[in-house]
Amino acid sequence: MAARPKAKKRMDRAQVLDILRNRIIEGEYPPGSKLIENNLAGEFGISRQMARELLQELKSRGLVQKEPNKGATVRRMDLKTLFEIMDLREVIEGLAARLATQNSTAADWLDLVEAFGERMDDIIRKKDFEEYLGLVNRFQDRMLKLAGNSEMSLVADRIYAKMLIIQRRLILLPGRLQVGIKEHRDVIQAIVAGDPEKAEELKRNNIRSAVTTMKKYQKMII
Amino acid sequence: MAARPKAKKRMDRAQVLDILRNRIIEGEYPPGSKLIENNLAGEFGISRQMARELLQELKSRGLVQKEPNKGATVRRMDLKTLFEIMDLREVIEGLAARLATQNSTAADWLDLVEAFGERMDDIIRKKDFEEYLGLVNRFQDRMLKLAGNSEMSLVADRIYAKMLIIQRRLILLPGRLQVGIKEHRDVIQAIVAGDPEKAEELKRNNIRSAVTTMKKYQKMII
DNA sequence: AAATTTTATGTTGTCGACATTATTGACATA
DNA sequence: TATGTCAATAATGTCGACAACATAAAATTT
Repeated sequence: MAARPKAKKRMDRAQVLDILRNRIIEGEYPPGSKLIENNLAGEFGISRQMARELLQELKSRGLVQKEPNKGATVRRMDLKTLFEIMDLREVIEGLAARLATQNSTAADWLDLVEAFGERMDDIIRKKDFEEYLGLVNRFQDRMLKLAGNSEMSLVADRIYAKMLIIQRRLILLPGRLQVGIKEHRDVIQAIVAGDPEKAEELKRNNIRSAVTTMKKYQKMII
Repeated sequence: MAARPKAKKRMDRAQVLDILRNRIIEGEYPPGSKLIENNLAGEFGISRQMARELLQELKSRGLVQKEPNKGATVRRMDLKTLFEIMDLREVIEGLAARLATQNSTAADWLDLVEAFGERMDDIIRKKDFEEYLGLVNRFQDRMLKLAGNSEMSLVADRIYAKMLIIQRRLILLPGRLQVGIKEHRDVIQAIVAGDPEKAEELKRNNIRSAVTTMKKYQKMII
Protein backbone atom coordinates (compact mmCIF):
# COMPACT_ATOMS: atom_id res chain seq x y z
CA MET A 1 0.00 0.00 0.00
CA ALA A 2 1.50 3.27 -1.12
CA ALA A 3 1.56 5.40 1.97
CA ARG A 4 0.54 9.00 1.77
CA PRO A 5 3.19 10.95 3.59
CA LYS A 6 1.23 14.09 4.29
CA ALA A 7 -0.68 14.31 7.53
CA LYS A 8 -3.78 16.36 6.93
CA LYS A 9 -5.12 17.58 10.19
CA ARG A 10 -8.33 17.35 12.10
CA MET A 11 -10.74 16.15 9.51
CA ASP A 12 -14.37 15.51 10.23
CA ARG A 13 -15.54 11.96 10.58
CA ALA A 14 -18.02 12.22 7.71
CA GLN A 15 -15.44 13.92 5.51
CA VAL A 16 -12.93 11.15 5.93
CA LEU A 17 -15.58 8.54 5.30
CA ASP A 18 -16.51 10.27 2.08
CA ILE A 19 -12.90 10.48 0.95
CA LEU A 20 -12.31 6.80 1.62
CA ARG A 21 -15.52 5.87 -0.14
CA ASN A 22 -14.49 7.86 -3.20
CA ARG A 23 -11.00 6.43 -3.30
CA ILE A 24 -12.45 2.96 -3.31
CA ILE A 25 -15.08 3.71 -5.91
CA GLU A 26 -12.66 5.53 -8.16
CA GLY A 27 -10.27 2.65 -7.93
CA GLU A 28 -7.51 4.63 -6.27
CA TYR A 29 -7.44 1.92 -3.67
CA PRO A 30 -7.50 -1.11 -5.94
CA PRO A 31 -9.54 -4.16 -4.96
CA GLY A 32 -7.72 -6.37 -2.54
CA SER A 33 -5.44 -3.64 -1.21
CA LYS A 34 -5.03 -3.39 2.51
CA LEU A 35 -6.39 -0.51 4.52
CA ILE A 36 -4.25 -0.18 7.58
CA GLU A 37 -5.71 1.55 10.56
CA ASN A 38 -2.53 3.30 11.61
CA ASN A 39 -1.87 4.68 8.15
CA LEU A 40 -5.33 6.12 7.86
CA ALA A 41 -5.13 7.57 11.33
CA GLY A 42 -1.84 9.20 10.47
CA GLU A 43 -2.92 10.59 7.15
CA PHE A 44 -6.15 12.14 8.34
CA GLY A 45 -5.04 13.13 11.79
CA ILE A 46 -7.58 10.96 13.52
CA SER A 47 -7.16 8.31 16.15
CA ARG A 48 -6.77 4.69 15.25
CA GLN A 49 -10.01 3.94 16.99
CA MET A 50 -11.79 6.35 14.69
CA ALA A 51 -10.13 4.85 11.62
CA ARG A 52 -11.29 1.48 12.87
CA GLU A 53 -14.88 2.61 13.12
CA LEU A 54 -14.78 4.13 9.67
CA LEU A 55 -13.54 0.84 8.26
CA GLN A 56 -16.42 -0.87 10.00
CA GLU A 57 -18.81 1.56 8.39
CA LEU A 58 -17.30 0.89 4.97
CA LYS A 59 -17.68 -2.80 5.62
CA SER A 60 -21.36 -2.42 6.42
CA ARG A 61 -21.76 -0.67 3.08
CA GLY A 62 -20.14 -3.59 1.36
CA LEU A 63 -17.07 -1.72 0.21
CA VAL A 64 -14.45 -3.40 2.33
CA GLN A 65 -13.98 -6.84 3.72
CA LYS A 66 -12.65 -7.66 7.17
CA GLU A 67 -10.94 -10.80 8.29
CA PRO A 68 -10.38 -11.33 12.01
CA ASN A 69 -6.86 -10.44 13.07
CA LYS A 70 -5.93 -9.71 9.48
CA GLY A 71 -7.56 -6.41 8.88
CA ALA A 72 -9.53 -4.68 6.18
CA THR A 73 -9.09 -4.95 2.44
CA VAL A 74 -10.94 -3.30 -0.41
CA ARG A 75 -13.51 -5.80 -1.42
CA ARG A 76 -12.79 -7.64 -4.63
CA MET A 77 -15.63 -8.19 -7.00
CA ASP A 78 -15.43 -11.49 -8.76
CA LEU A 79 -17.65 -12.48 -11.66
CA LYS A 80 -20.03 -14.36 -9.41
CA THR A 81 -20.60 -11.36 -7.18
CA LEU A 82 -20.98 -9.13 -10.20
CA PHE A 83 -23.82 -11.15 -11.62
CA GLU A 84 -25.38 -11.55 -8.20
CA ILE A 85 -25.49 -7.82 -7.91
CA MET A 86 -26.94 -7.45 -11.36
CA ASP A 87 -29.78 -9.81 -10.45
CA LEU A 88 -30.46 -7.72 -7.41
CA ARG A 89 -30.17 -4.54 -9.41
CA GLU A 90 -32.75 -5.75 -11.87
CA VAL A 91 -35.51 -6.04 -9.31
CA ILE A 92 -34.46 -3.03 -7.25
CA GLU A 93 -34.35 -0.66 -10.17
CA GLY A 94 -37.55 -2.13 -11.50
CA LEU A 95 -39.19 -1.34 -8.19
CA ALA A 96 -37.68 2.14 -8.22
CA ALA A 97 -39.08 2.80 -11.68
CA ARG A 98 -42.53 1.65 -10.64
CA LEU A 99 -42.65 3.68 -7.44
CA ALA A 100 -41.20 6.74 -9.12
CA THR A 101 -43.89 6.55 -11.76
CA GLN A 102 -46.57 6.41 -9.10
CA ASN A 103 -45.17 9.35 -7.19
CA SER A 104 -44.28 11.79 -9.92
CA THR A 105 -45.71 13.84 -12.72
CA ALA A 106 -44.33 14.68 -16.13
CA ALA A 107 -43.05 17.97 -14.76
CA ASP A 108 -40.53 16.11 -12.64
CA TRP A 109 -38.90 14.70 -15.75
CA LEU A 110 -38.83 17.64 -18.17
CA ASP A 111 -35.08 18.09 -18.10
CA LEU A 112 -34.32 14.41 -18.48
CA VAL A 113 -36.80 13.93 -21.30
CA GLU A 114 -35.00 16.67 -23.10
CA ALA A 115 -31.55 15.39 -22.21
CA PHE A 116 -32.28 11.90 -23.44
CA GLY A 117 -33.92 13.31 -26.57
CA GLU A 118 -32.03 15.21 -29.17
CA ARG A 119 -29.10 16.11 -26.99
CA MET A 120 -28.25 12.43 -26.93
CA ASP A 121 -27.56 12.32 -30.63
CA ASP A 122 -24.72 14.71 -30.03
CA ILE A 123 -23.38 12.49 -27.30
CA ILE A 124 -23.52 9.44 -29.52
CA ARG A 125 -21.74 11.24 -32.31
CA LYS A 126 -18.99 12.50 -30.05
CA LYS A 127 -18.92 9.30 -28.03
CA ASP A 128 -18.97 11.50 -24.96
CA PHE A 129 -19.05 8.75 -22.38
CA GLU A 130 -18.61 10.95 -19.35
CA GLU A 131 -21.54 13.12 -20.33
CA TYR A 132 -23.66 10.03 -20.85
CA LEU A 133 -22.70 8.52 -17.52
CA GLY A 134 -23.52 11.79 -15.85
CA LEU A 135 -26.99 11.75 -17.32
CA VAL A 136 -27.58 8.13 -16.44
CA ASN A 137 -26.61 8.84 -12.87
CA ARG A 138 -28.87 11.86 -12.79
CA PHE A 139 -31.69 9.66 -14.01
CA GLN A 140 -31.03 7.07 -11.34
CA ASP A 141 -30.83 9.68 -8.60
CA ARG A 142 -34.08 11.24 -9.74
CA MET A 143 -35.77 7.88 -9.88
CA LEU A 144 -34.65 6.88 -6.40
CA LYS A 145 -35.57 10.21 -4.92
CA LEU A 146 -39.04 10.22 -6.41
CA ALA A 147 -39.59 6.61 -5.47
CA GLY A 148 -39.42 7.77 -1.87
CA ASN A 149 -38.55 4.45 -0.31
CA SER A 150 -35.62 4.90 2.03
CA GLU A 151 -35.18 1.20 2.71
CA MET A 152 -34.81 0.62 -0.99
CA SER A 153 -32.43 3.54 -1.31
CA LEU A 154 -30.11 1.94 1.21
CA VAL A 155 -29.94 -1.20 -0.86
CA ALA A 156 -29.49 0.80 -4.03
CA ASP A 157 -26.62 2.73 -2.52
CA ARG A 158 -24.88 -0.53 -1.65
CA ILE A 159 -25.25 -1.63 -5.22
CA TYR A 160 -24.33 1.56 -7.02
CA ALA A 161 -21.08 2.07 -5.19
CA LYS A 162 -19.90 -1.22 -6.57
CA MET A 163 -21.38 -0.71 -10.01
CA LEU A 164 -19.71 2.58 -10.85
CA ILE A 165 -16.44 1.07 -11.97
CA ILE A 166 -18.14 -1.63 -13.94
CA GLN A 167 -20.42 0.86 -15.64
CA ARG A 168 -17.44 2.69 -17.09
CA ARG A 169 -16.28 -0.46 -18.78
CA LEU A 170 -19.71 -1.58 -19.81
CA ILE A 171 -20.45 1.37 -22.07
CA LEU A 172 -17.23 0.74 -23.93
CA LEU A 173 -18.58 -2.58 -25.17
CA PRO A 174 -19.76 -2.64 -28.78
CA GLY A 175 -23.21 -1.19 -29.29
CA ARG A 176 -23.88 -0.81 -25.60
CA LEU A 177 -24.06 2.99 -25.66
CA GLN A 178 -26.74 3.12 -28.36
CA VAL A 179 -28.78 0.34 -26.80
CA GLY A 180 -28.50 1.91 -23.37
CA ILE A 181 -29.78 5.23 -24.62
CA LYS A 182 -32.73 3.70 -26.37
CA GLU A 183 -33.67 1.68 -23.33
CA HIS A 184 -33.46 4.70 -21.09
CA ARG A 185 -35.63 6.66 -23.49
CA ASP A 186 -38.27 3.96 -23.35
CA VAL A 187 -38.23 3.82 -19.58
CA ILE A 188 -38.54 7.57 -19.26
CA GLN A 189 -41.38 7.57 -21.71
CA ALA A 190 -43.29 4.98 -19.69
CA ILE A 191 -42.68 6.91 -16.50
CA VAL A 192 -43.89 10.18 -17.97
CA ALA A 193 -46.88 8.41 -19.48
CA GLY A 194 -47.75 7.25 -15.96
CA ASP A 195 -47.61 3.51 -16.61
CA PRO A 196 -45.92 2.01 -13.54
CA GLU A 197 -46.02 -1.63 -14.62
CA LYS A 198 -44.54 -0.85 -17.99
CA ALA A 199 -41.85 1.33 -16.45
CA GLU A 200 -40.89 -1.50 -14.13
CA GLU A 201 -40.81 -4.03 -16.91
CA LEU A 202 -38.75 -1.83 -19.19
CA LYS A 203 -36.26 -1.00 -16.46
CA ARG A 204 -35.87 -4.66 -15.70
CA ASN A 205 -35.33 -5.40 -19.36
CA ASN A 206 -32.72 -2.69 -19.43
CA ILE A 207 -30.66 -4.40 -16.74
CA ARG A 208 -31.16 -7.81 -18.28
CA SER A 209 -29.96 -6.50 -21.58
CA ALA A 210 -26.86 -5.14 -19.88
CA VAL A 211 -26.28 -8.53 -18.28
CA THR A 212 -26.51 -10.24 -21.65
CA THR A 213 -23.85 -7.94 -23.04
CA MET A 214 -21.69 -8.44 -19.98
CA LYS A 215 -21.90 -12.21 -20.23
CA LYS A 216 -20.88 -12.02 -23.86
CA TYR A 217 -17.79 -9.94 -23.11
CA GLN A 218 -17.07 -11.24 -19.62
CA LYS A 219 -13.35 -11.26 -19.98
CA MET A 220 -13.13 -7.58 -20.77
CA ILE A 221 -15.13 -6.49 -17.81
CA ILE A 222 -13.32 -7.91 -14.84
CA MET B 1 -34.96 0.26 30.56
CA ALA B 2 -35.27 -2.62 32.97
CA ALA B 3 -31.73 -3.44 33.95
CA ARG B 4 -30.70 -7.05 34.16
CA PRO B 5 -28.82 -7.44 37.39
CA LYS B 6 -26.95 -10.62 36.63
CA ALA B 7 -23.53 -10.32 35.12
CA LYS B 8 -22.99 -13.26 32.83
CA LYS B 9 -19.34 -13.65 32.17
CA ARG B 10 -17.09 -13.77 29.17
CA MET B 11 -19.49 -14.23 26.33
CA ASP B 12 -18.38 -14.47 22.77
CA ARG B 13 -18.88 -11.49 20.54
CA ALA B 14 -21.10 -13.37 18.09
CA GLN B 15 -23.11 -14.88 20.93
CA VAL B 16 -23.94 -11.52 22.43
CA LEU B 17 -24.82 -10.13 19.05
CA ASP B 18 -27.22 -13.00 18.52
CA ILE B 19 -28.83 -12.51 21.90
CA LEU B 20 -29.35 -8.82 21.32
CA ARG B 21 -30.74 -9.47 17.87
CA ASN B 22 -33.22 -11.96 19.30
CA ARG B 23 -34.30 -9.71 22.11
CA ILE B 24 -35.06 -6.99 19.62
CA ILE B 25 -36.97 -9.10 17.15
CA GLU B 26 -38.84 -10.94 19.90
CA GLY B 27 -39.91 -7.60 21.26
CA GLU B 28 -38.22 -8.05 24.61
CA TYR B 29 -36.54 -4.73 23.96
CA PRO B 30 -39.56 -2.75 22.77
CA PRO B 31 -39.18 -0.28 19.91
CA GLY B 32 -37.83 3.05 21.08
CA SER B 33 -36.17 1.67 24.21
CA LYS B 34 -32.65 2.79 24.91
CA LEU B 35 -29.71 0.43 24.69
CA ILE B 36 -27.07 1.74 27.04
CA GLU B 37 -23.52 0.71 26.41
CA ASN B 38 -22.56 0.39 30.06
CA ASN B 39 -25.53 -1.79 30.90
CA LEU B 40 -24.81 -4.18 28.07
CA ALA B 41 -21.15 -4.30 28.97
CA GLY B 42 -22.04 -5.10 32.56
CA GLU B 43 -24.59 -7.76 31.76
CA PHE B 44 -22.49 -9.70 29.30
CA GLY B 45 -19.13 -9.15 30.88
CA ILE B 46 -17.71 -7.37 27.91
CA SER B 47 -16.05 -4.01 27.63
CA ARG B 48 -18.01 -0.92 26.76
CA GLN B 49 -16.02 -0.63 23.57
CA MET B 50 -17.22 -4.04 22.54
CA ALA B 51 -20.82 -3.19 23.38
CA ARG B 52 -20.41 -0.10 21.28
CA GLU B 53 -19.25 -2.08 18.28
CA LEU B 54 -22.11 -4.52 18.64
CA LEU B 55 -24.57 -1.64 18.63
CA GLN B 56 -22.94 -0.37 15.48
CA GLU B 57 -23.38 -3.79 13.92
CA LEU B 58 -27.05 -3.83 14.91
CA LYS B 59 -27.42 -0.41 13.37
CA SER B 60 -25.96 -1.55 10.10
CA ARG B 61 -28.54 -4.32 10.07
CA GLY B 62 -31.27 -1.78 10.52
CA LEU B 63 -32.34 -2.95 13.96
CA VAL B 64 -31.26 0.01 16.02
CA GLN B 65 -31.00 3.69 15.43
CA LYS B 66 -28.20 5.92 16.65
CA GLU B 67 -28.31 9.63 17.33
CA PRO B 68 -25.05 11.45 17.93
CA ASN B 69 -24.37 11.98 21.62
CA LYS B 70 -27.71 10.45 22.49
CA GLY B 71 -27.07 6.80 21.96
CA ALA B 72 -28.81 3.82 20.48
CA THR B 73 -32.50 2.99 20.56
CA VAL B 74 -34.39 0.04 19.18
CA ARG B 75 -35.64 1.19 15.86
CA ARG B 76 -39.32 1.99 15.69
CA MET B 77 -41.23 0.85 12.70
CA ASP B 78 -43.93 3.26 11.64
CA LEU B 79 -46.55 2.48 9.04
CA LYS B 80 -44.62 4.21 6.29
CA THR B 81 -41.53 2.12 6.93
CA LEU B 82 -43.63 -1.00 7.15
CA PHE B 83 -45.07 -0.57 3.70
CA GLU B 84 -41.73 0.50 2.31
CA ILE B 85 -40.29 -2.76 3.52
CA MET B 86 -43.17 -4.71 2.05
CA ASP B 87 -42.53 -3.15 -1.35
CA LEU B 88 -38.94 -4.17 -1.08
CA ARG B 89 -39.91 -7.59 0.16
CA GLU B 90 -42.12 -8.16 -2.82
CA VAL B 91 -39.34 -7.85 -5.35
CA ILE B 92 -36.68 -9.50 -3.21
CA GLU B 93 -38.72 -12.58 -2.46
CA GLY B 94 -39.84 -12.70 -6.04
CA LEU B 95 -36.23 -12.77 -7.10
CA ALA B 96 -35.46 -15.40 -4.49
CA ALA B 97 -38.25 -17.62 -5.80
CA ARG B 98 -37.03 -17.28 -9.35
CA LEU B 99 -33.39 -18.01 -8.57
CA ALA B 100 -34.28 -20.88 -6.25
CA THR B 101 -36.34 -22.43 -9.00
CA GLN B 102 -33.43 -22.21 -11.41
CA ASN B 103 -30.98 -23.73 -8.96
CA SER B 104 -32.96 -26.57 -7.46
CA THR B 105 -34.70 -29.80 -8.26
CA ALA B 106 -37.89 -31.30 -6.91
CA ALA B 107 -35.80 -33.35 -4.49
CA ASP B 108 -34.83 -30.20 -2.63
CA TRP B 109 -38.46 -29.54 -1.78
CA LEU B 110 -39.84 -32.94 -0.86
CA ASP B 111 -40.28 -32.19 2.81
CA LEU B 112 -41.89 -28.82 2.23
CA VAL B 113 -44.25 -30.13 -0.42
CA GLU B 114 -45.41 -32.65 2.11
CA ALA B 115 -45.58 -30.16 4.94
CA PHE B 116 -47.67 -27.70 2.98
CA GLY B 117 -49.87 -30.53 1.74
CA GLU B 118 -52.06 -32.55 4.03
CA ARG B 119 -50.23 -31.69 7.21
CA MET B 120 -51.47 -28.15 6.74
CA ASP B 121 -55.09 -29.13 7.12
CA ASP B 122 -54.27 -30.18 10.64
CA ILE B 123 -52.64 -26.86 11.29
CA ILE B 124 -55.62 -24.96 9.97
CA ARG B 125 -58.00 -26.99 12.09
CA LYS B 126 -55.96 -26.49 15.25
CA LYS B 127 -55.06 -22.92 14.34
CA ASP B 128 -51.51 -23.83 15.24
CA PHE B 129 -49.91 -20.51 14.37
CA GLU B 130 -46.49 -21.29 15.73
CA GLU B 131 -46.22 -24.44 13.66
CA TYR B 132 -47.30 -22.53 10.59
CA LEU B 133 -44.81 -19.73 11.17
CA GLY B 134 -42.10 -22.30 11.62
CA LEU B 135 -42.88 -23.84 8.27
CA VAL B 136 -43.07 -20.49 6.52
CA ASN B 137 -39.67 -19.60 7.89
CA ARG B 138 -38.29 -22.93 6.83
CA PHE B 139 -39.62 -22.27 3.35
CA GLN B 140 -38.04 -18.84 3.24
CA ASP B 141 -34.70 -20.14 4.48
CA ARG B 142 -34.72 -22.90 1.91
CA MET B 143 -35.59 -20.49 -0.84
CA LEU B 144 -32.83 -18.06 0.08
CA LYS B 145 -30.27 -20.80 0.46
CA LEU B 146 -31.06 -22.38 -2.88
CA ALA B 147 -31.19 -19.01 -4.59
CA GLY B 148 -27.50 -18.75 -3.79
CA ASN B 149 -27.20 -15.00 -4.04
CA SER B 150 -25.36 -13.71 -1.01
CA GLU B 151 -25.95 -10.05 -1.81
CA MET B 152 -29.65 -10.69 -1.89
CA SER B 153 -29.47 -12.69 1.31
CA LEU B 154 -28.00 -9.70 3.10
CA VAL B 155 -30.93 -7.57 2.06
CA ALA B 156 -33.37 -10.29 2.95
CA ASP B 157 -31.87 -10.63 6.40
CA ARG B 158 -32.35 -6.91 6.96
CA ILE B 159 -35.97 -7.28 6.01
CA TYR B 160 -36.85 -10.46 7.86
CA ALA B 161 -35.53 -9.32 11.18
CA LYS B 162 -38.00 -6.49 11.08
CA MET B 163 -40.82 -8.55 9.68
CA LEU B 164 -40.94 -11.25 12.31
CA ILE B 165 -43.02 -9.33 14.80
CA ILE B 166 -45.37 -8.10 12.14
CA GLN B 167 -45.80 -11.60 10.75
CA ARG B 168 -47.11 -12.82 14.09
CA ARG B 169 -49.86 -10.26 14.00
CA LEU B 170 -50.57 -10.66 10.31
CA ILE B 171 -51.65 -14.28 10.53
CA LEU B 172 -54.14 -13.38 13.21
CA LEU B 173 -56.07 -11.27 10.73
CA PRO B 174 -59.27 -12.82 9.38
CA GLY B 175 -58.70 -15.34 6.61
CA ARG B 176 -55.02 -14.61 6.34
CA LEU B 177 -53.89 -18.04 7.47
CA GLN B 178 -55.89 -19.91 4.86
CA VAL B 179 -54.94 -17.53 2.08
CA GLY B 180 -51.29 -17.65 3.09
CA ILE B 181 -51.23 -21.41 2.97
CA LYS B 182 -52.82 -21.56 -0.43
CA GLU B 183 -50.43 -18.99 -1.82
CA HIS B 184 -47.45 -20.85 -0.45
CA ARG B 185 -48.73 -24.08 -1.95
CA ASP B 186 -48.96 -22.44 -5.36
CA VAL B 187 -45.48 -20.99 -5.13
CA ILE B 188 -43.98 -24.29 -4.12
CA GLN B 189 -45.79 -26.01 -6.94
CA ALA B 190 -44.37 -23.59 -9.48
CA ILE B 191 -40.89 -24.02 -8.04
CA VAL B 192 -41.06 -27.80 -8.15
CA ALA B 193 -42.49 -27.66 -11.66
CA GLY B 194 -39.40 -25.68 -12.64
CA ASP B 195 -41.17 -22.56 -13.82
CA PRO B 196 -39.04 -19.64 -12.59
CA GLU B 197 -41.14 -16.81 -14.00
CA LYS B 198 -44.32 -18.23 -12.55
CA ALA B 199 -42.68 -18.80 -9.19
CA GLU B 200 -41.53 -15.20 -9.14
CA GLU B 201 -44.93 -13.88 -10.10
CA LEU B 202 -46.75 -16.00 -7.53
CA LYS B 203 -44.37 -15.04 -4.74
CA ARG B 204 -44.85 -11.40 -5.60
CA ASN B 205 -48.60 -11.84 -5.58
CA ASN B 206 -48.29 -13.49 -2.20
CA ILE B 207 -46.64 -10.40 -0.71
CA ARG B 208 -49.02 -8.05 -2.44
CA SER B 209 -51.93 -9.99 -1.06
CA ALA B 210 -50.45 -9.67 2.41
CA VAL B 211 -50.10 -5.93 1.89
CA THR B 212 -53.73 -5.66 0.88
CA THR B 213 -54.79 -7.36 4.08
CA MET B 214 -52.45 -5.21 6.11
CA LYS B 215 -53.79 -2.02 4.61
CA LYS B 216 -57.29 -3.12 5.41
CA TYR B 217 -56.51 -3.77 9.06
CA GLN B 218 -53.77 -1.20 9.50
CA LYS B 219 -54.74 -0.17 12.97
CA MET B 220 -54.40 -3.64 14.39
CA ILE B 221 -50.95 -4.21 13.06
CA ILE B 222 -48.91 -1.37 14.42
C1' DA C 1 -45.47 29.84 42.32
C1' DA C 2 -43.31 30.04 37.75
C1' DA C 3 -39.43 30.57 35.18
C1' DT C 4 -34.58 30.62 34.74
C1' DT C 5 -30.08 29.53 35.93
C1' DT C 6 -26.81 26.46 38.17
C1' DT C 7 -25.31 22.12 39.69
C1' DA C 8 -25.00 17.27 39.58
C1' DT C 9 -25.32 12.95 37.28
C1' DG C 10 -25.46 9.76 33.70
C1' DT C 11 -24.09 8.55 28.87
C1' DT C 12 -21.62 8.87 24.83
C1' DG C 13 -17.26 10.26 22.20
C1' DT C 14 -12.36 9.98 21.96
C1' DC C 15 -7.86 8.72 22.96
C1' DG C 16 -3.55 6.26 24.30
C1' DA C 17 -1.63 2.01 26.12
C1' DC C 18 -1.17 -2.82 26.42
C1' DA C 19 -2.15 -7.74 24.86
C1' DT C 20 -2.68 -10.86 21.19
C1' DT C 21 -2.16 -12.46 16.78
C1' DA C 22 0.09 -12.33 11.77
C1' DT C 23 3.81 -11.46 8.99
C1' DT C 24 8.40 -10.82 7.82
C1' DG C 25 13.25 -11.76 7.75
C1' DA C 26 17.38 -14.05 9.48
C1' DC C 27 19.47 -18.13 10.45
C1' DA C 28 20.41 -22.93 10.54
C1' DT C 29 19.94 -27.44 8.61
C1' DA C 30 19.36 -31.03 5.22
C1' DT D 1 18.98 -24.46 -3.19
C1' DA D 2 15.24 -25.43 -0.57
C1' DT D 3 13.04 -25.87 3.74
C1' DG D 4 12.02 -25.34 8.48
C1' DT D 5 12.67 -22.81 12.93
C1' DC D 6 12.81 -18.91 15.58
C1' DA D 7 13.16 -14.09 16.66
C1' DA D 8 11.75 -9.35 15.40
C1' DT D 9 8.37 -6.44 13.65
C1' DA D 10 3.95 -4.85 12.37
C1' DA D 11 -0.97 -4.83 12.69
C1' DT D 12 -5.11 -5.81 14.96
C1' DG D 13 -8.02 -6.67 19.29
C1' DT D 14 -9.15 -5.05 23.78
C1' DC D 15 -9.41 -2.27 27.67
C1' DG D 16 -9.71 1.60 31.04
C1' DA D 17 -9.54 6.61 31.63
C1' DC D 18 -10.77 11.11 30.59
C1' DA D 19 -13.41 14.74 27.90
C1' DA D 20 -17.62 16.44 25.87
C1' DC D 21 -22.29 16.43 25.74
C1' DA D 22 -27.17 15.72 27.32
C1' DT D 23 -30.42 15.20 30.79
C1' DA D 24 -32.39 15.58 35.36
C1' DA D 25 -32.45 17.83 39.78
C1' DA D 26 -31.69 21.69 42.77
C1' DA D 27 -31.26 26.39 43.68
C1' DT D 28 -31.96 31.08 42.63
C1' DT D 29 -34.42 34.92 40.87
C1' DT D 30 -38.50 37.31 39.46
